[in-house]
Formats: sequence, C-alpha cells, structure tokens
Amino acid sequence: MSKKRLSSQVGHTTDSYHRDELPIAQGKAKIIRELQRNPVTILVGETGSGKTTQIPQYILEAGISGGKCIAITQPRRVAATSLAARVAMEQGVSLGTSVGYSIRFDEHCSPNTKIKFITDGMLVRELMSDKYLSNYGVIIIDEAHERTLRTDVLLASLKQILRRRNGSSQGHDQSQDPLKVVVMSATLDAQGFSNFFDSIKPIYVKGRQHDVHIFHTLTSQPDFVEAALRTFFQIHTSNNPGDVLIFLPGQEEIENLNSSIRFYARQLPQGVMPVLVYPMYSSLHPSQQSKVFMRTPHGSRKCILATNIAETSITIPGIKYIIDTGKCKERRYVAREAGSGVDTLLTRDISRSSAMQRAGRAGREGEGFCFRLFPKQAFDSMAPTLEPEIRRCDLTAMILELKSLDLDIERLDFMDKPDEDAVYSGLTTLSILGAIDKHQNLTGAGKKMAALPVDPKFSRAILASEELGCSQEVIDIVSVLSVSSRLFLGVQNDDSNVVGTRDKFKHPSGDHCTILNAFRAYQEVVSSGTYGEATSWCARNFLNARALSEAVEIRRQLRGICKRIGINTDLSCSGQVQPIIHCLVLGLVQNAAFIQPNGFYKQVMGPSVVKIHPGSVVAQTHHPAIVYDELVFTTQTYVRGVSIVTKAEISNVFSSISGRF
DNA sequence: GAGCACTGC
Repeated sequence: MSKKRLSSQVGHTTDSYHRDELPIAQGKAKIIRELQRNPVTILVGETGSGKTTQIPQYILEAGISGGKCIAITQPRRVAATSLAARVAMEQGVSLGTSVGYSIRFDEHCSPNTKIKFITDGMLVRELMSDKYLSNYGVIIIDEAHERTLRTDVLLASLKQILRRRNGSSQGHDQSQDPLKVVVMSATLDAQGFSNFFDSIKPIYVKGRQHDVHIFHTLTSQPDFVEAALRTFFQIHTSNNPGDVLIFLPGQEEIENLNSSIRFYARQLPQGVMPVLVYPMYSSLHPSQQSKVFMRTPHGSRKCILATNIAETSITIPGIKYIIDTGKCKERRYVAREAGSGVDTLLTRDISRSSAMQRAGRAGREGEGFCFRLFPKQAFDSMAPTLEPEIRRCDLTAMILELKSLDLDIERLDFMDKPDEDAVYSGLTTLSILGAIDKHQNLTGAGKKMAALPVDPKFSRAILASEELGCSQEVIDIVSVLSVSSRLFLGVQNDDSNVVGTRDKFKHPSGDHCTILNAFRAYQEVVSSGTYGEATSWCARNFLNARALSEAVEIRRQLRGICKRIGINTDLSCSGQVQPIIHCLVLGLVQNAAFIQPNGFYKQVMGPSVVKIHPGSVVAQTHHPAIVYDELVFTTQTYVRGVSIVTKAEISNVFSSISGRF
C-alpha cells in the first residue's frame, strides 16, 4: 500500500506540569482582559492547552465571577470528577470545599464551592429548580464542539438567561446579578458558536503537541478490515517499537480483526516481536477492558482494536501508531407518524474533526504516526463535524423537560433547529402518553413524568404502577432498563454456558420480567453478602455488575423522587405478572406489534415489519402480540426488550387513549 | 443469531 506523507500538528498532554508552563499561560493576561470586558467569550483551545483546568482558576483569581460560583460543564462524568480533583490539587484545597463537582448520584460540593465541575445533564436539571441559574456568576460550557443534546439545550437557555440577567433591553430582570458565559471548543470550527452569539471573535490558544505524521492510502479501501490487517503487519514487521491503536466502527469488525491478527501473528518468523491484541468497546466485560491499560512488556507490541470509545472517552498510554479506518457507527432516529419512529445504527464515514482527534491519539507522549485507510481527497470531502445530536435523536424526553421549564422547543433559539418531524413525533408521543393535553400544555401526569429522569414511556409505566398496585416491581424494571449498558454480558468465543445461566432468570412472559428476576436475585445477594461477593456472583452468572450496581442507585433515586411527588412506591403485586405487563403496555402502546402468518411481527401503529432481536429470551417463540422497548435498524429491523401480551390488552389500551392523537 | 459513544433531582 502506498502512502503519501503529510504532516500535521495535533494535541498532546502530559500528566505533570507547572501551571505557568501550560500553553494557555502565555495568553493569560489577554484572556482575563477579554473575560472582564465581555459577557460571552468563545475560546478555542487545542488538546493540551490547559484551558479546562486553568480558565476557571483565572476567573476565580481575577474576581470575574463576582464572588459567585463558576460552573464548568462536561459531557462525561469521569471528566467532571477527575478535572475537579486536578484543580483542587492545584488550588491546594481538598475536593468538595472551594473546588467541587456534581454528577448524578455523586456531589462533592459545599456552600462555599467557587469552582464546580458539573455534567451538562446535571446543569440542565438544575435549571428546573433555578431557571436563571442565579447561583452562578460564570458558566463555562466545555467541549462545546461535541454538541451533545444537553450542551445545545444549555446554549439555547443561556442565551435567554443572558438577556434576563444582563440585558438593558426587554426581559431584563433587575433583581438578577449579571452572568458571564464562556464557550470552550477544541476544534477550529468556532464559526457556528460565533454566529450564535452575535459574531463574537473567538480567542485561539495553541496546544502542547508532538508531531503526528499522517499518511493516506492512494485509493479507497472497501475492505477496511483487511486493509487494517495489512497496515498493522507493515508497522509490526518494521520492528520499530511503539503500540498501535486501530479505530474500527463496531464490535463485529473488532472481533474479526482480532482473530485475523492473532492468526497471522502466530506465523511470524523468529525474531519478530510478539503481539498482544486487545479489543476495546463499551459492552466488553470490564476485566477485558482493563487489559488495554496494562503496561506493554518489554520487547513486545500492544495492538488495541477500539471503537469511538478511544476517541474521547478513554486515553490509552503508549500509543505511537494509529490506524484509522475512517468509519464509525452512528445512531440516528428516523421520525415517523404517530411517534412510531425507528432508530438506525449504521456504519458511516467519520468527520474531519473526528479524523484529526483520532490522529492526535498518537502524539500524546512523543512523535507519532497515523495511517488513514482512505485517500486525502476523501478526507477533504468529509463533513467538517458530525451532525449535532439534536438533529438526529428522539426528542420526546427533551420536549417534556423543556415543557416543565416553561420552554417551548419550537420557539427556543437553538444553534441548530431540531427537525420538524422529530418535534411532531415527540409531541404526538407525549400526548399519547398523556403528558400533554390538546393544547400541548403539560398535564399533571406530565409534570410527574418530567420529574423522573427516565424515558417518558417508562415514567408513564411508573405512574400507572401506582394505580395497578405494582410500583415496586415496575420501578425495579425501569431502573434496570434505564442503565445504559447491557445487563447480560456475553463473553468472547460465546459458549453455551452463557445461555444456560441466563435461563436461570428466564421468565416466560419475556425480557421485562426476566430482568426483574435477575435484578431481584442480585439485590438479595447484595443484601446478604459483601460487595465483592456480589461482584463474583455477577461474574459467575454473566451479569454486568456495573450495570446492576448502577440500577440500584437509579432505583434509590427513582423511589426518592416518587415519594417526593406523591407516588406510593411500596405496592407489590406479589408474583402476579398481569399488572406489571399492563403498566408496560401503557408506556409502550406505540411499541406494540402483532404476529403475521410468516412469523414476523408488524407494528400496530407503524408500517415496519420487525424481528425479535436474538438477544431476547422470547426470540425463538411465536405469540399473537408483543410490546417492546426499542426498535433498531441494523442489518434488519429488530425489536429489543420484548414482553408477550394479548391482542385484547393492546386494544383495551388503544380505546382508553383514542382521541388523544 | 447480534449490541457506536455519552448522559439525568
């Protein structure tokens, strides 16, 4: 494979530094001046510039926050906690005093906290109780280029809050102290932020970086897994030291390449370094995941095969070579009438900024190399950034959240306007669920649903569970469903034992009650044993221990909120299944499907013909009617999280809600 | 017979 040599500057961070030596320190005086002068500042800083740790301290030290708290939002929880720890150390204070953090389930703050790292989702939740965010003097939106749904909601709200707290014009609230907003982005495409905030000129800060030499292929590589295999062995047989990180779109490609590399590595001649191959993706067993962080033994080479997880979420030390297939998986919601939309999960080309971010992963500790398995022209014609989340996800939950903040999604000034069909679809779902009335006003039920931090279809089920006397069971099920990661773990080289142990929890009615069985069994182990015992019990039963312990926390949180908003959480249907299923049907009405003569199921409220995902406990069975949690198109249209119901149950619920849409 | 990555009073 021939490659054209190009050079590019990309980011680098070291673990130990003096604050004054960071690249951003050179521009400190200028930055402080700009911050003092302007209500909104846009700051573009490359990786390793030190902006995230230093800007809050500059603001504090220069007294710009007017004695009030400075919030710095982060899209990820780990980032919020580790950055807070770093800044506390630099300030010479203990974490949770003047420097703290706030993430779901874990808050380390005091009334005297002046610098608070907070997940963007938590700050959105804080809006619900304080709609001017009046506790804060400065709000810093970090990693704004990632354009998460919650970042976009915050930016839109902040624009309005700025008018209320600062403006001389209409809507200014005299009782409010002024607010400053800092938008920080790691990529050069700050134009969008600039346009959004009255054409403010961004401040640029260079990063601290090592050179990364970038190579492109001359032609496009349709079989990128095979191209990655060849490129890896070219690097490997050169015998230059340094670990390799290969970016692939998904688990399937990773496992294929894993076995190919292992196969060929065994046939290498004597004298070539041994290779240690590690897959890395989010649903991998935690014990397998942690292997990528182990030090590479002297005289061997580590090769990590990763999804996008290694692009932003985790940093693996020692990487000198990147092989970038230029592909990722993208989840996208395709809205359809009556809220019967489909999620698609398909492989697509990455963006230019993503390609640059991936290359940068080779330059963190020294000079690096990045081999792109696509031509330079392909790079040039890539989209500059991926489409923001607000343009490609189901907006139902967000519309409900905004309604409870008295905000109207159709009137809010967003950086990118949400898709009209997605808004319509979300509004339809909310009216079917009874969260809004004919005039699209929040109902009493809708207020309660908004208070519960779960998908509206699940908060609907929780509300119903009080009437049907099974709030204990339904809250338990919803807690597990609300955990992002999967409950049942697979292992590499799938062996039939996994299915065997899963059968232990299997309930004939489907996945929801199966989940309940597993969760109840786990809770019993936890209450009668130590944390370590629970973890090993999970491992023996191929259950995701992290998912279950998170479900316990979500359960505690949901029960707390239910009590506060007046939902009795102690009702149990003691072993009966029907009430539980009925609650689920009320939340999942739009997700009902009837069987067809050919064995496939057809949506009742939409046109799709669907198949039960093979991971479901009822995958191989046939029943007249089902309800499901998710509809995802990958290679086929699959439904996941399935319970068996009767056609009568579906039509009863239909007639009780007809007229709402 | 198959699962990109995050997040929430």
